[in-house]
Amino acid sequence: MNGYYENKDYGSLSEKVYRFLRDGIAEGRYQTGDFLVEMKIAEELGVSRTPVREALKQLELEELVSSHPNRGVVVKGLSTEDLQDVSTIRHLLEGQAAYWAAERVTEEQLKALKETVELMEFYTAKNDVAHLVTLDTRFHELIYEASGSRTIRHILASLHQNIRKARQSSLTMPARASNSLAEHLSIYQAIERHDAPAAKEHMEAHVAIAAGSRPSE
Amino acid sequence: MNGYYENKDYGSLSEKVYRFLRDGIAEGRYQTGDFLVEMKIAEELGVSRTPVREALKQLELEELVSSHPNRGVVVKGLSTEDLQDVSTIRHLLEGQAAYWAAERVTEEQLKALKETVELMEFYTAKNDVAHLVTLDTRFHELIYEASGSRTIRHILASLHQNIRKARQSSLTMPARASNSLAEHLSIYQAIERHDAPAAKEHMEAHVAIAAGSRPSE
DNA sequence: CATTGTATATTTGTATACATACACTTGTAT
DNA sequence: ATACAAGTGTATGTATACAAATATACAATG
Repeated sequence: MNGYYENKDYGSLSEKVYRFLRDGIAEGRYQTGDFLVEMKIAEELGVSRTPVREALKQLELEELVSSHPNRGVVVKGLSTEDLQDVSTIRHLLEGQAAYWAAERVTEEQLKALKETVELMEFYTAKNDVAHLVTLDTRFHELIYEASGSRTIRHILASLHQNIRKARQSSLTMPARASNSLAEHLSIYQAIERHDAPAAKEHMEAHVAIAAGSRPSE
Repeated sequence: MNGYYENKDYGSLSEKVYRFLRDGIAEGRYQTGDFLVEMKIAEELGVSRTPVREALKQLELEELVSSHPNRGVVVKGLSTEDLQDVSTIRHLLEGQAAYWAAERVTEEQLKALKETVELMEFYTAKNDVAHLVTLDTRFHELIYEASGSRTIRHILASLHQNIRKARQSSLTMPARASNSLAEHLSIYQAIERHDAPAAKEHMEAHVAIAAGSRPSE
């Protein structure tokens, strides 16, 4: 564990604006093709244009928006092919992350994973999709963390933004939720017994299924 | 081909500053641990702090530097493990990119690839490493392009910055250069006959070898 | 002599003012 | 009526001024 703050300045205005916009896109408040106008956002949030610019830059580098020189920033739509590609890439990378996680996971991280899965059990029983989405995100991020690879964590966290919408709708189906729980459990158990190949396999299956069950776009 | 400019504003000051810093890091002019001070860079290049900030933000998101809140931006060192991880990730992704490229490549792209390989032949004979590095970059980028996946292109282009140093030193060895040529040729030929699995295999071997031949760090 | 507190200097974080480029509209001429 | 051109408005690109935060040096106190 590094002593310092890594690089995320969670307290800064830029960061707040970034999260506001990112969540807005994921939740559909900003739709594909919408123009994100610096001044409007700045006024809406009561800040200046500067932190808004930083946030937009970050979104641009995550491919959530695309910037047209001197014209503005528009919310980027992910085509069906794009989503397919993202799926394939996640398949590869999440599998590798699970593999590494099984090899490198610490006791603390295992405990956190276990807790997350247990909470998932609870909310699956209650059919509480909102909480499940949050937990799903946490589960995957814990694995990125446990993989010990800054690079893979960075890439997947970034891709993750692209697929939040898809994941949300996929978990919305009740049947999917309970299957998903079983899959998470398998992944967790493989990591717990440090079985890297199994962790990879289960994760790949999990990602593939989640992608396949995506509703028509 | 999209009609508009994608998102890179090549003419803007921010972009120029970005490239200046990125190349400086790759070429070793900025060393690991160096602080990149906005004002100094701004003065050095005769611009204001604003475009410098944008450039630093971009570098940060590419994990080439890390930003410490209210303290500054330091050039990030890639540990041996980091480089190993990057290697593995490239292995996975470049393989996939080659696979897709074999399926989706256009005539134009094939022609560009062929030209690049032929130039590589020429400069390998002349032992001109500087040109070979450029061509190697172009070759890989053409494949990203041919893969038709914006996402994979984006990720790999970003990773590419991380490994420019490594690639440069790996190509410096004369023996490596001619082997590398043969590998590129195999990849090209597989793509030309639209043999996706072969393209993937050759690319994976190529990446693995290039990584393995890295000199001690 | 070590440790802690304070002041200062340096640097980032944010706001704002100005410049520039593009799009759209309006007016005029054919 | 339509086409083209010029002007205007809007939004980004850039510069600069100011605020906040942190490290460092120095002094005071135990």
